Order: sequence, then structure tokens, then C-alpha cells
Amino acid sequence: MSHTLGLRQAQKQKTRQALLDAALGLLEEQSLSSLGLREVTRAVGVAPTAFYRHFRSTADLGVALVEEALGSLHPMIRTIVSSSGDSDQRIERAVGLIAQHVATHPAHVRFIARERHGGVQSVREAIQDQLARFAEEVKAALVKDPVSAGWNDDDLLMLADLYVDQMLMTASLFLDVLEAPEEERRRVAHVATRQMRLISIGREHWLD
Amino acid sequence: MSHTLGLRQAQKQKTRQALLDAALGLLEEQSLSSLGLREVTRAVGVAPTAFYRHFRSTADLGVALVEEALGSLHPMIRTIVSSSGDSDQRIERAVGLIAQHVATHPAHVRFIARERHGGVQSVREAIQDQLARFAEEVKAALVKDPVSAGWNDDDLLMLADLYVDQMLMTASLFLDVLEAPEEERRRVAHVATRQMRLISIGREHWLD
DNA sequence: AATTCCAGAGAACAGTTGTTAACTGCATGG
DNA sequence: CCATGCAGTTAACAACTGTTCTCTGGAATT
Repeated sequence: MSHTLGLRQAQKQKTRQALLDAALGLLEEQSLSSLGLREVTRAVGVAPTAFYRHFRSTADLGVALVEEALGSLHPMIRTIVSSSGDSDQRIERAVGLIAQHVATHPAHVRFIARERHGGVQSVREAIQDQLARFAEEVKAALVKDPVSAGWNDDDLLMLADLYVDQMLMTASLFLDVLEAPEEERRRVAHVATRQMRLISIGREHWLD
Repeated sequence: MSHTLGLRQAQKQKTRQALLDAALGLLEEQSLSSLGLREVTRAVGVAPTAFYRHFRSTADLGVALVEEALGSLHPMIRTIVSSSGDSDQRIERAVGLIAQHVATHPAHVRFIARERHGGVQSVREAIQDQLARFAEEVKAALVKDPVSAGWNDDDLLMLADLYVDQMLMTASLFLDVLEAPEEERRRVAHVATRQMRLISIGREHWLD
């Protein structure tokens, strides 16, 4: 893998990224299934036909956006699951990290929340795949935790799924209050923290 | 309130319902923000301009669909929360009812899951409002449960929200496997049941 | 029986869409 | 240095969109 690209390919990737960025911006107030190819190229300042040099369709662009959006989320997950400390500390740190990620990548979070159940099949599938990966990763981390002693594989995956879903729900809630006064943002964080805590308590008593 | 409508109004409501039904059908493979008014009228077999006799815009129609879709869900919630028996029995009955509702009203469930985070603000808000109502209702039922003794209002609402979200997540999962072999549908039901159970366990030990 | 009302039809509008084909200019590799 | 490759342009297409205005037939009201 040469990381020194020719001027040619460098410029190409630059426009490609511009298309992705423009699309992400336009998707703040609509869904992917209504995103037009001309709309995107117009926002970038490039001819409509240039779009085809990079993507077969807007659905194709959507799949690329999934990679980008969930790629940025991946390192955060690793940080959360590898975090040390007691249960409450880890939960508060996790909620804080989620809030921070939503604040720095709001468009990514919005895109995933929106298109996870959205109208474009290929994009839905791409998201499901990546989330399944995340769940596997969470599960792998759970295995190493002493609390998980005696748990079977199925139950570990069911808990991992629950955590992933809860993480997305929380992220979406943070997104809704992004512009709201800090008081309300703290309220959302407080609710999310206690929901996570309740799940953790359920986890600790699962084998009773 | 006279429930005997004139021929006039009866025919009008009939067309209105036809528009709603056609829209719901078209929304199986796209999102509301890409649904065209002409598309809907064409599916019904009526002139495009007739649309305006019933809705200001497709967003307006979307809000009407929220009423319809979540209206059909309301009685189910009441059944679930007023269900008797021990925790495990109630959970299994709840999961069964959700599965049944998804099987009988798949388009409604898809619409809510899709547009909850979708691209049309007014519809998103309408869904949030209704879901907040549901959470209040769940909370009201939780108060009556002896397990909730000593819980404060905030924690009850946070648990109610968790239940509502979990219900929607489960419904969406059932939707994904609607056409799948029964084995996989049973697997989904099994996972959902254990997730609910884990939450219930957390609830029982919340005050420890 | 005469009048009003109104759900729906019809036609026309300016503007938009995705896709095609043939092009231009410049970075690239021989 | 010259030939090739290819990112992006230009022009044109048929098809589609939301919205307006005008009209019509039959139910509702008097």
C-alpha cells in the first residue's frame, strides 16, 4: 500500500470526499432515499456527470458513508470496552464519550440513526453488518470480565446487542438536545447513565 | 358527534383512507421525505390535485399516518402493562404480543421505526410525542407494581423509556425476520425475551 | 325545486430529475 | 517528448415533480 498518491488520484479522492461531505450535510434535513445526485454535485460545485466517476448511485454513496460514519465510531467503542475501573465509573465514562462523539460528529450519528431503518436496503444492510461487528467486539470484551463467569455464548451476545442498541439510543438522544441548554443535556446524560446502570445491575444478577 | 356521515363525507373519508393506505404501501421501499404526492394519487387512481382536498403536503399525510400507526399500537400497550402473572410470564406474553402485532401491522411498524429518526421534522415530533405518551402510560402502570416501592418519579420514567425503546427495538427486529424461517423468528423472540428479563432483573435489584 | 357547496378532474406551468454521449485538458507512464 | 488514460465538462433527452387556475357533476341545504 503506497500512501504516496499521484497528483491525479489525490485530486480524485479530494472530490470524492467533497461529495461525501456535501451529501452528509444535505442529509441533515432529509433521508438518503430522497437525496438527488444533482443536488450533491451542485453543492460541491461540480458537474452532475462527475458523480459517476465516484459512485454508481446515491445508494452507493450511502454505503460509503456508512464506512466513514461507523469507522469513526469504532475507536470510541474500543476505548469504552477497554476502560478500567468499577462499573459506575465505566458507565459514566462511556456516557461522556458518547456525548463527546455526538458533539464532534453530529452528522455521522444522525446519518446512522436515520438510515439504520431507512428506505435504502443496501445501506440498511451495511449498517446492520457493522453493528453486528461492534456487538462481536463488545462480546469479546465481556468475556474477559470476571462478572461474565458462567455465561454462555448466546447470553453474552444478547447482552452485547443490548449494549450496542442502548449506545445508539443514547447517541440519538444526545443529538436531539445538541442545541438545547446545558441543563437539558445533563438531564439526558443522567437518564442514559441510570439506564446503563440498570442494565449492569441486571447483568450482575443474571445467574441468580 | 353523529356517527352517521352523509354520503358526501363518507366518500371523502374513503378517498382519504385510500391515500393513507397507498402511501403506507409505497413507504415500504422508501422514506417519507422522498414520497411524492403524485406518486400517491397515481397509486389510488385519483387526480393529483385531489390530494390537496385532504392534506397540505406529504409531510402532513405523514403526521396522519403517525396517528393511525401508533393508534393501533395503543391498545396493545394497555394489554401488556395490565397483564398479570409473574415477571417471566408477563415478559413472554409481551414478546408474543409484539410479534403478533408486527405480523398483523408490518407496514405500521416499519413506518414508525423508519420515520422516528427520519428526515421530516414534523413527523419525527409527532412520533416523539406519542412515544412520550406511551412512556407515561407505562410509568403509570409501573407505579402500581409492588416492585416499584421506594422508586422516585425520575427513575420510574427512565425505566418506562427503556421499556418503550426496547419494545420498538424488538418490533423492528421481528420486522426484519418477517419472511424468514420460523427457526430464526424464534431465535429473535428468544433474544428479546432474555433482554427484557435482564432489564427486569436490574429493576428488581435497583434499590440494593 | 332551486341554490349552494365542494370533492375531484383537467390542463398547463416552470423546474427538477437520472442518464447518455461526445468532448477537453492535464497528469501519467513509456 | 509523445501517446495514453481518465477526472471532469458540456449539451441534450424524456420523464417526472409540486402547484395554480378553471371547470364539472352531484350531494347538501333551503
